[in-house]
Amino acid sequence: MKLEQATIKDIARELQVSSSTVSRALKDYPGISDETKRKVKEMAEKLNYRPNAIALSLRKSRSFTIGVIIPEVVHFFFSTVISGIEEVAFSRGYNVILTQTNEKLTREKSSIDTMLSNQIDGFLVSYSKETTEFSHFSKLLDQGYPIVFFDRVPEIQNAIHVIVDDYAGAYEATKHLIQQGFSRIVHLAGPSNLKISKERSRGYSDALRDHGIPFLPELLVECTQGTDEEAHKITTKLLQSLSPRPDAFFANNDLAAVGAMMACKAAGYAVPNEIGVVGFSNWQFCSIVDPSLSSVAQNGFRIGATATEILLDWIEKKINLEDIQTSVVLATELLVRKSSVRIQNT
Amino acid sequence: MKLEQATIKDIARELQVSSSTVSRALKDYPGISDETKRKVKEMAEKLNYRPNAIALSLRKSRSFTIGVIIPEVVHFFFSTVISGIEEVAFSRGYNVILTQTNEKLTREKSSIDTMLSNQIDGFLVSYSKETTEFSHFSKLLDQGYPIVFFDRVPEIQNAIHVIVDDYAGAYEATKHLIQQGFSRIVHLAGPSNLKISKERSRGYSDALRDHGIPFLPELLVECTQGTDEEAHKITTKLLQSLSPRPDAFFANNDLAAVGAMMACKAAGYAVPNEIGVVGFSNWQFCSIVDPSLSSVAQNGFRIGATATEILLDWIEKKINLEDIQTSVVLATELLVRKSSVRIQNT
DNA sequence: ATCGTTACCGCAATCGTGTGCATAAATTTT
DNA sequence: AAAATTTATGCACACGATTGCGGTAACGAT
Repeated sequence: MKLEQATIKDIARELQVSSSTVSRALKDYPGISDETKRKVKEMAEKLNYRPNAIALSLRKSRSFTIGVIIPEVVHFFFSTVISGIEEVAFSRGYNVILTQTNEKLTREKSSIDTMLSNQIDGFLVSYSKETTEFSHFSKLLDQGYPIVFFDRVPEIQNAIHVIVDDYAGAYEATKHLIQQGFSRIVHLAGPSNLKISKERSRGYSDALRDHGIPFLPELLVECTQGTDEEAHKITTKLLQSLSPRPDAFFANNDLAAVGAMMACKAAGYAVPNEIGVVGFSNWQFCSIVDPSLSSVAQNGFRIGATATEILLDWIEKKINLEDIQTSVVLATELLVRKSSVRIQNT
Repeated sequence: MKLEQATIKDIARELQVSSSTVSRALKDYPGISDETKRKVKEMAEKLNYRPNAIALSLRKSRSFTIGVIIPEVVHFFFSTVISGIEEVAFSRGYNVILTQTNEKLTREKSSIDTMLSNQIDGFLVSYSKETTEFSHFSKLLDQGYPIVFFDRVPEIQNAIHVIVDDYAGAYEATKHLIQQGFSRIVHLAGPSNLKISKERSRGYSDALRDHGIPFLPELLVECTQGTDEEAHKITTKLLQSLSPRPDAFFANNDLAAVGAMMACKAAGYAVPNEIGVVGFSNWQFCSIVDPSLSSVAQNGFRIGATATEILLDWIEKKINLEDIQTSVVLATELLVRKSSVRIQNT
């Protein structure tokens, strides 16, 4: 069935030379005559020779492959990160092997196992929501295994990670709402066990404080799921129960923001004139919802690309571990669209 | 730095037995005493032994890895497919190595090369828009290399592929619009060199014909980009130039549908009461735009899962090539939301 | 005492490639 | 012409795991 791939030995047999000569000729080693090199290369071409990367991996104990572990692929942010990873890995001659954990810890661990078996050169990880204990990572780090975390990063000593400035992003978003004249601003927060959620909440409350608006606990609501339905329900309830009613929503993610926006519209409020809304992540759909959704952009592509650059530098020992700053924080950018900008009444 | 992984030899040395004995003991071969097996397994545990998949691949010329080649990762449909692929591959003990071509032919070819070097067991491919000639695939197929195509499938003899029933989906969508009382239905078509676009256009025109509505060439407009901006422009122009104006839009993809919808709203028409809109693909945002967008769902997860099942069966020789139907067509489902259902006037 | 049987286990080759060392031939130096 | 050096190539082993074949000891049977 499957046609055998030509090997170095085949070339050697064909040309009546040793396989070591072939190996060296192909790599333009000194000490091989030009004549031989030419012949070898011709024959390699003719037999459609392709070096066996597996054999090479075995020999060098290097696979030129990096493992990516993420919660889920079908997610605008993560797929963007993957794209950045893939781009850099490809350009530097590495393969990417990918697994999604579906937010399961067991899956995370078994993925690590199979990847280790496959002698991958390093990991890029955003861990699952179930992961609360990080010994399976720290064990590897102690062995000197390169791991770069992104987005969701563990609180391990010296764990290298790439994140965005969630605090600043949330601060800017909140400040923007305040400057638009909103003052009873609800924050639909993410699960409080994730560091990113905490940072965003902190940015929210600091912005309030810095602008002389008191922080009210009843305006900070945790959305554990982060779906639009959940946000819709919560928002509807808040609009009824709070008095005076909230006049703006800053959500931990865009889906929740849309849910909140829908709920506001359903309750008869005009967005943005009566209620302002800002999301977080700048998902694709931000510009096509009505009104278009202001959001804090986190450049997933850059996160992936940066994390990969660091990982590969580490793998190739281009950098000393001591010289790496453990935390790379990328800037966020507030993209102001219609959902948060009050239309001037003339 | 990186701690050496324990090998079979390490266990052998520690226990003063040969490595063959260790290998056999670990696999519960007959002819090894229970005592030895116990000791070997204990030592393996103690040394944290992990089989070297690379060495195994070399020995067996099998890598238990499949290669996935897609145009781009950041795309709702494709990321869903990846998810399906990953799920099945994982459950059957295979790794997934991923590359995106960014719609470039050269990238497609070089990805194939590096994957071949890595001795992957088979390919899952959706080819790039630049690819018009398929010899780099057919060459591999001739060598008996397993390749399963999905979504975008080439017209090669005997190429196995998994697609959705674009024709039926488009037919149903058009029929639905007709049944809602729309009759001047515009089709915003995709690039005509892709088979999927052609199929969808065919479904559109056949549905018209079967319901006694004449097919008008001016109502079939090709959107080469498929973006919302492009659709917005085209729609705006059509609304002005055509008389009587179109009363419905069936788009080749959801983004274009949203663009059309926006344009209708901007021109002062009510969706769905004055103008109906239906998209194709059922992207995530369909349910959160306003009004929610009716769309033809193509189950990306199932496409990925099915394609992977077929590929792995093929690889494992569970099926004969002759027994595989070259074309697996999955059903589409029209999801009716608000954008296409006229609200009854009481 | 010899043979046959069984139970355990080791030797050595293999997968494809890379590389230190040895070797032979060709060339230059003395 | 002999010695020294350069040039070109091959041998053998390593990477880690698997496996056909053969070996050895113990035991029982004759």
